[in-house]
Formats: sequence, C-alpha cells, structure tokens
Amino acid sequence: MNDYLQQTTRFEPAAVEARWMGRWLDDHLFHAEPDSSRPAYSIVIPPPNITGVLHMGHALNDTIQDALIRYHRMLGENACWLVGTDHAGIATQNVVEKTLRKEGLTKEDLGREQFAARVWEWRREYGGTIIEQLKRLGCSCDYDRERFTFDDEYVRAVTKVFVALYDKGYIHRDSYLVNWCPRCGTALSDLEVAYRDMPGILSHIRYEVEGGGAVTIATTRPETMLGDTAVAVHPDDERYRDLVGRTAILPLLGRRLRIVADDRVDPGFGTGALKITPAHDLTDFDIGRTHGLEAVQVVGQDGRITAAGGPYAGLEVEEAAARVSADLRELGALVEVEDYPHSVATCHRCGTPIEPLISEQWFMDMDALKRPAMDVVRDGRVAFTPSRWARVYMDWMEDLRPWCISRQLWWGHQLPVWYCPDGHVTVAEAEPTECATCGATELTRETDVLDTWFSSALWPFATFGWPERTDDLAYFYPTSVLSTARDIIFLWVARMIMMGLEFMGEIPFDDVYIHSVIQAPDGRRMSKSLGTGIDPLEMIDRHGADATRFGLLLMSSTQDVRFSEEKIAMGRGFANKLWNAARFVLLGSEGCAAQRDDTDQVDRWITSRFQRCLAAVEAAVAEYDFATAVDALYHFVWDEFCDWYLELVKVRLYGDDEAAKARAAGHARWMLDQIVRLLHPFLPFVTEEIAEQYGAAPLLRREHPRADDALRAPEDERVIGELQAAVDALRRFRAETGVPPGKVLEAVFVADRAGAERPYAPYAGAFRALARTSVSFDGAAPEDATAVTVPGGRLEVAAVVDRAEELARLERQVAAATAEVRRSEAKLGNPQFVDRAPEAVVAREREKLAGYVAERDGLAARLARLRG
RNA sequence: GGGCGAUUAGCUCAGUGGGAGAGCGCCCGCCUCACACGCGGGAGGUCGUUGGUUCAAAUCCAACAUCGCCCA
Repeated sequence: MNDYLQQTTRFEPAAVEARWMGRWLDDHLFHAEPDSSRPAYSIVIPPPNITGVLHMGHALNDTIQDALIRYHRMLGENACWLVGTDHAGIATQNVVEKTLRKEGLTKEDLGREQFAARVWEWRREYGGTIIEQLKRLGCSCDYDRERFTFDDEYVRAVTKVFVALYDKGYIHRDSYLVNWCPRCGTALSDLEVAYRDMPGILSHIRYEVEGGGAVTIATTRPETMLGDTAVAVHPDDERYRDLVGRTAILPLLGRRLRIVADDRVDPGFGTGALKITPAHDLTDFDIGRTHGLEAVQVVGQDGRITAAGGPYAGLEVEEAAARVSADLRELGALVEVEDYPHSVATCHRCGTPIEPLISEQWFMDMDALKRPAMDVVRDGRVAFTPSRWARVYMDWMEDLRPWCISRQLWWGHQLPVWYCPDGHVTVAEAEPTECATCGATELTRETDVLDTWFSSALWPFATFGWPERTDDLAYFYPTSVLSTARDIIFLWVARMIMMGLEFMGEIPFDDVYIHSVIQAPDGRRMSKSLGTGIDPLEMIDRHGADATRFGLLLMSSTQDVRFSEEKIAMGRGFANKLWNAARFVLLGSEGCAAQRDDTDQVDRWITSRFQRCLAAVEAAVAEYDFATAVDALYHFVWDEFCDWYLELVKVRLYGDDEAAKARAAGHARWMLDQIVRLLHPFLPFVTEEIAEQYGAAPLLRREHPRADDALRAPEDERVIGELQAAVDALRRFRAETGVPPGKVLEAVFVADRAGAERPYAPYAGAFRALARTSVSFDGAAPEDATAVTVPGGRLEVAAVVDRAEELARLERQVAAATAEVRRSEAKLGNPQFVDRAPEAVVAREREKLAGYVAERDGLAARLARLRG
C-alpha cells in the first residue's frame, strides 16, 4: 500500500511545487540544444524589466508560453524557451537614483562610472527577482540560456546594429523638436508619451496689430507665448484675410510677430488664429520651418523659463503660466478665460507633463525598414492572433515618424559615436584612435545612450548568438511565436520584425499572439499606483501554481477580462479533483499494469470520449484558444471521467469477475496516464506528482497522447449516452418524489419496441450503483408502479408516491412536452420553413417533433391511468 | 477628432444563422467505502435599445445608448 496516496486526501500544492521545480532544474529538463533530427519549437520571452516583479500580466503571458513550450516538447519537438531580462534604462536608473537619494547622494556625486557600477551592483542583487518568480509559476524556461540585454555579447550586437544602420544612412543626428521629460532629464520617443485627459484653461489673448486692429489667439499654455515668433491663420479664413502679411506685437515682450497663412491651422479651434511657438509645439515647429521662423526656446531642459523669457526667467512652467496670465490681465490683453479639459502629453514612465523642446538628438529613419516589415504581415508570413491586431500594426507602421533613439541617461548602451575637436563624427564598432574625417586623435565619446527598445528589438536573434552565425541561431531562428500584450505591439513586435528582417533577412517569429489584458475585479486597470494590483504570487500561495495557471488560462480570451479569483479557486478544485481521481484509480488497481482494453463497452466509451477531448484541446491550442482547451479538459475529467467513468468502473472493480476487474483496473490506469499527459502542459505540478506515484518518467520526457480515429466509438457513445439519460431520469424521479437517498428502488424495464432493453441489459449493476435502483428486464410491472420515461421505453418503479404530487408532476411534464410539440408543429407548419430551410434541418425538426409527441402521449396516457 | 472592442443568469464570462450555456453564488437532499476543495437534484435570462436582412437572428447589417481601450 502506498501510504502517501492513501493518506493525502487533499492535494497540497506548496511542498509538491517546490520539490518538483527543484528536481526539474537539477535535471536540466528544460534545456534544449540544436538537434537536426527533430523540428525546433522556440519562443523568446518578452524580456521583463530587471526592476520588475511578476504582475498578473506576466503571470498570464508566461503561463501561456509555458503551456505552449511543454505542449510542443511533448509533441516531440525540440522546444526552447529563451529567458532573460531587459536592462530598462530609465526605470533602472530611477530606481538606483532613489536608493542613492536615501544615502543623500545624487548620480552626479558619483560620476558616470561609479554610478554604472552601482547599477550593476543593484542588478546583481535584485535583477533576478522576476526570474525566480517565474520558477514559482512552473515556467519551463531554458534557464541555462538566460540572457540580459546588457551582457557583453549583447552590447556587441547592439553596437554592430547601430554602426550598420548608420553606415546605411538610416541613423542621423538632428536638431529637432523632441518629447522631453524634465523629471527624467531625457528625450523620449513618441511611444513613451502617454496622453492623459486633464482639466485645463483656454486663454484668449489679444495681440495688437501694427497699423491698427488686433488679433485674438487662444492657447492652453499662455507661458509659451514668450516664445512666439508668429501668428498663423488659415488661408481660407475670411475673418483674417486682411491681417495676413501684417505684423502683430507680442504683449509683455513687445516682439514683432509676422502674421502668416498656413493650411495646417484649424480655423475651428479657439478663435481660428494660432500663436506660433516653433520651439515648443510640433505643429508650430513644422509651420515655423515652412515660413522660416525663428525658434525661441523659452522653456529649458530643467522645466524652467530660460533667459529668453525676460522677466519670467527661472520660473517653473506652472508659476510662469500664472504670472503671465496675471500680467496679461492687467494689460487688458487677456480677453477671455474658459475651462477647457484637454489631453496632456505625459511621460509614460513618471507621469510628468512632457515639454516639447528642440534639442540635438539621434534619429532613426523608419521608411526603408518598415516596408518589408509591413509586407510580411500583409501577406501573412507573420500572423497575428486575434487577427484584428494586424491592422493596428499596419496603421501604426503607416504613419511612423523618425524614431528618437538617443537618451540622456547614464544607464544604457552608449552610442558608438566619437567626436573630434572639430566636431567631426566617427561611428565605429571598436573605439577609434583617430577621427575618420580629419585624423585628429583627441576623441570624446558621445555620452547619450540608446533607447532601451532599440536593444530589445534585437532580442529574438541577439540572444541566440548573433552576430556570430551560431548553430543555435540557425536552428532556433525564426522563433515560433511571440506571445505578448497589445501595448507591446509597437514597442517590441514591430521593431523586432523590422530588425529581424534587416539583420537576419528573416522574420523573427511566425505567429504573434496577443493575449487579453487582465483588469482589476472592478473593471479598472490593474496598477500598483491605483492600488488595484493583485499579486500572482499571493494567488500561488493561496491556491497553488497549477490553480493559478488554470484560472489565468480560463480568463484568457480575445477580450479584456476582469480578474476573477473564483476561476483560480476553480483550478484549485480541479487539481484536487484530479488528485483524488488518481488516488482512487491507483489505489484500486495496485499491481495492475496500465493497459488499454477494448473488451468492455464502458472502457471503449471513455476512450472515445477522451479522443474527442484530445481533438478539442489540439484544435484549441492550435488557435491559441487556451480557455477552450482547459475548459474541455476540465469538463472531460470532471463530468465524464470522474462522474461517470469512475463510478461505472467501480461496478467491475468491486465485482466478483476477476478477469473483468483486471481489465477495468488496467484500462483505468491507462486512461489516467493519458489524461495526465494531456493535462501536463497546463497543470504541470499535480500531473507530475500523480505520474510519479506510478513510477512514470518525468512527463516532459513523455509523449503527448496520440489522436487515433480508430478509437472513436460512436455506437458505444450512443448506448452509454442512453444509459446516462436513464440514470438521470431515475435520479430526478428520486429527488422530485423525495425517495430517501439510502433506499434501493425496484424497477422493471418495459420496452417501447422489441430489443429496446438490450443496451441496458448489461448495466443492472450500474443502475444499482448510480441510481440505487434494482432494474429487472423480464418481470411484469408491479401493480401500483410509477413510470419513469427513459430512452427506448420506461422504467416501472415500485415506489410509494403521493398521488396528488405525482399528478401535479405529470401535469407539469405534459404541459412542457405539449409546449414543445406546439412550437415544433408551428415551425413545420410554415411552408416557407419546409421549402427553404436545408433538408437536414427540417429532418431534425421532424425527429424532434416525433420525440415530443411520443413523450407527450406517453405522459398523457399515464396521467389518464393515474386519474383512473 | 479617428479607430477598435464590449453590452447574454445575482457576479465573472463562453457561445457567429436553426433546441439560451459554464463557474461561482442561491435553494433542496446527502459525511454513498477517491474527493465535503465532495456527491445528487433544482430555481434563475423578453441575449443594451430601435429598425432592417432572412423561412429562421444572441449570432448578419444600420442607427442609437452606455462602458472600456488605442491613436492623434
């Protein structure tokens, strides 16, 4: 006797999970090496930020990837899940600066080198947190291959890419209006800007016009008027036609402003006249370039008014806005102020309002790169699931502007760019000894670093050894699928595709799976700052990793979903159910070998039902429909395997026929093993724990169950289906008439037609076990029996039934059947339906009608008899 | 302003043209020799609104309402 099995009536995940993850890792079960005899299946994890901890989105995404990896590994593919982390420039720098502040230090106190050393130290200490958390979830990543976007080899790859793109002319330096975060002290790309609706004020300000008259402009940022160099109106705007070409006078500063006509002005906004501040607004910048306007920078990188702002110099932007407004009001130039909620550009990392300002930055031109990247999605070589995201991708790519790739940070890939004293630029992979232009030897390196997303764009190939043409790269690239959330489509997916095509000449992945976003239970966004986050590790503590995985997969969908702990609790119940089913099978079949057996109809039936489940799971996984896959497994295991098969098996297991008993035991073991193998990718721990109880090899080394049409048994499914219907009818009868649960009923089967008893004949034991009814097939119906309708006839049950209640029960049933008959007759009585609906549909309806009529007539006859 | 998505049982969600489903919750009965994280039975919905297409609409189309997300 296996004491552990015997005694563990509840599945306790905590100890089991820790033990198995330890053993799997010790055995390097997750490691993959190129092997030309097997197909590769590879996934690169979207590298989590080293400052991050596992949140619900990771938990879902990593569960999906793990299920895919385990699933394909068991299908015989050589599965490799490449894992690692992203150095995350701004985020990491912010975190380390914060710890420095606690020591009363700034990064400037340390200097660039010392600061980088501190970041590395921090990374060694805390940067692996999230990787450890993946292990708690059961993730079968190839931890032996862990990569970091700041590994030496990775730096080489990034450098090589930068130089190559520069040499091709795709990368250039320019003085341009960029998104500047005054708090982070760096330029940002368009993607790192988040628009947030905020209350605001629209100020209408009157500018006098030389030679008489005035023009009133409207602005949400009055302080930027200090940088105005023009006023613009729409060329077709009748109101201002006379003003074009004249000169307005900027209040407060007295600067002379040209009044220009430009069709980019929206005549419907405000007064239709636009103040032009080329240094602080993108539209204004463009208009300024067209009309050759001066750009006066009045807000500096520190978020304060510059010297150009005259008396307002040194003020914070907000204070300047207030002072400027007050002064304008005093002058009588502020003609109107109205509430004006509008959306404000903010830093997506820290939330500070973005200050658009002109600065010298490095840009990457996307035009040449985006074309092939759009082609591969358009023609389906890279397929999005759900497919609607392909359009989102295409739309974004269509309007791509040059990508600002330089960041004024101290943590990141420093640009491989050197300047000589004359300002000539030298770009090289290795530190140059002289200027490429003039040969000067005093070179200083560019201090800017690259946008973190520049380096992560190389992740699918740099992690496998690029730029070396490694065996890993040849074998595992392109990867099979990238699984991620939709907010990553632009940040990663698009850029990975562009870079993959440019440097590998091949797509980086065949499929892109965009999983659902899990919201807080109240429908709000899950976020730490809102306090709406739910920690997946807490769920693992409470319910187990298998349960957490199961619940998350059940929540996964093509829509956003609210987090539901109930679904995770459901997973816990499921794991427990499975464990107990396994206990029952294994303890009841000790000494028997797992062996499929087709002798008994019940065994053939469950085998056939399993094949259906298998097919459903395979179809669902192929479509990345994990909720359907786990739902199919759940209902097969619970509703069919446990509720019916195991109950039916007991008849033979506890019976006297030793041969039948052995066959049943062997088949049950075989079935359990099949189930455990099919379930393993989704619930790795409990399945492994079960498999160990019967001495099986680690499930990842075993095969996925094989689909086999020969194992389908429609006739057995039909018969057992009728048996189930008959048992259900008896159970309903018992419950409705209040038969005490312990009481065994006597019943006689009366067939509607010759031979109708045959399917039921072998199942007297099953009726006794499942419905507590002793059924005979040859006796006469007892005198005052009550009939229970079952497929093929009726069971005349000897039971003391309250006559009035029975009458009411029958009347209800007759009414229900009659309603169905009427509905069906009406449908079939409609000539349009009979003529136009497909024949099969009409035939099915006729069958239904016949069934309802028979049911109604039988019930009505019984009712008549009972009434006497 | 442009786009996408959602609206189905008390709650969270499946269901894409022919009999409204699941889990949880609720009600009734059971510690039946795998499991009380269990077993058996049951109640509960005019599928957001209004039109349209069709023999037939939760499902397709249009408009509207409400909510959410993305882009600008």
